[in-house]
Amino acid sequence: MSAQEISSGAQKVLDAAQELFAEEGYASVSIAAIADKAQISKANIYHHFDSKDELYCAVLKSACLASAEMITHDTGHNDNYATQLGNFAKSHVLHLTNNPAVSTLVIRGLLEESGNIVSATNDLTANDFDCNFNRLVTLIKAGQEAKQIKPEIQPATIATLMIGANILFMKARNVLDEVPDNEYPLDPEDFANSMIDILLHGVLTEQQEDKLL
Amino acid sequence: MSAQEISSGAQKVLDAAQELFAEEGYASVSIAAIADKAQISKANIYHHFDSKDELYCAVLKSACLASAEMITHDTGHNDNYATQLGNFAKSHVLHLTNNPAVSTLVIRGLLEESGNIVSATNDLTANDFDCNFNRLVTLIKAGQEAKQIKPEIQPATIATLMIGANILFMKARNVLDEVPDNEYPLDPEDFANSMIDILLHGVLTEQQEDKLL
DNA sequence: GGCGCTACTGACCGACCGTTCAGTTTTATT
DNA sequence: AATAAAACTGAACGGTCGGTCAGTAGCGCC
Repeated sequence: MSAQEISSGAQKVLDAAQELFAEEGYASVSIAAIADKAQISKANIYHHFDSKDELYCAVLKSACLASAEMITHDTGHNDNYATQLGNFAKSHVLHLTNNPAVSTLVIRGLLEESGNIVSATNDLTANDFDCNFNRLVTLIKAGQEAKQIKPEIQPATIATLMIGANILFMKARNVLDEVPDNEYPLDPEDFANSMIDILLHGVLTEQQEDKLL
Repeated sequence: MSAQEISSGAQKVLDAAQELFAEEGYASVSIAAIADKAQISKANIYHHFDSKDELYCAVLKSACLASAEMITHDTGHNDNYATQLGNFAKSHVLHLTNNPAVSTLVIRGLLEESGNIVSATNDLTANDFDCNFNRLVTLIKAGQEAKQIKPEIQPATIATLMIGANILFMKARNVLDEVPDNEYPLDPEDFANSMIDILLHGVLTEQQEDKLL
């Protein structure tokens, strides 16, 4: 196992760069700004990294690595897939809200147009996203095979609902808390619980469901 | 009524700028690049707009205006709120996929950190988003009052699910179509139908629902 | 002490950035 | 035709950008 082959100096650069890139994006952050934040000289950055592109890739790589750790969280050895889906949703939304910098970088890489300014970053974020997304899809499929989840639904559609909602929740909380007269569930866990309840049982009242039959 | 007070020259600039800003973001796009695309001189841009910031604001304003037109689409005079929610979802996802540049600009403005590089843009996108979001919330509330939607669910949570899923669908289609062995619903309308079905009725099988009681 | 290697720095480079300006062409009005 | 305003341009500005380079400081090793 290769331990951290990153010197303390390089790590300072990575930390500063991660924070700045997450806040302002690639193009808006100058090497000088990163050097200032890391309290080293500009030239020293080029001692550790070949170019701004390479530094950004390194930052994104470490972010994806951190993001992938979420995958390892177990949803619980449970034959109740409703519970497992709930655990996944909670774990995911907590990961997003607790690691905003990491999440912002990965999500931006995912959502921004392909053919990005920095080559090879698309593959990084797409691959990381795929891992999380596919794990959820796999979980849903297992639930379908266990006859707990409706078989006619595309697993990917359920996954899109859940992950899309979590991302929007995390990114737009500051905007959405101004929704008039109705308090928005600001606590991530409350949100995840409420969301998973909707996904499992739907929003229609029973009387309305009956009417449709 | 003030007609279009924008000269044809300024409109060429706006069109070019909108496309470039949507593709690459604010900081990555230079005035020279916009001038090239609009086939005019760099200095001429400053005849129509005071600064790059102001140009970006103008682009965003027109994008928000275009985005707000979706609001005017009627969901149908129907006392069946399931149908109305479905119409909204379809209308929304079609708006996103048919106007990718406009949508990208608004979504980026919404999702990127507040305290943006360009002042006053946050208010623009947030306000536009609020309009769409609040309209959906209002629709859901009406459905609750008509006893068709469960009263204990926060309307904003349902809205987050729907809008978040649509955004992720639109932005990540190119990534998600690589989901293994399971074809992803690439048609926006198919996706909206499937999504709304989940939101209305949930994903659990009836036998599983019964078990929970 | 001398050697080699890594970490690090200040000064500098050409390219490009947003912006300005003096001046020219086009257009509308009389 | 004369005039004035609007549309437009080429050249240049100060400044910042990513990146380079020669040189220094620190450190383990012989």
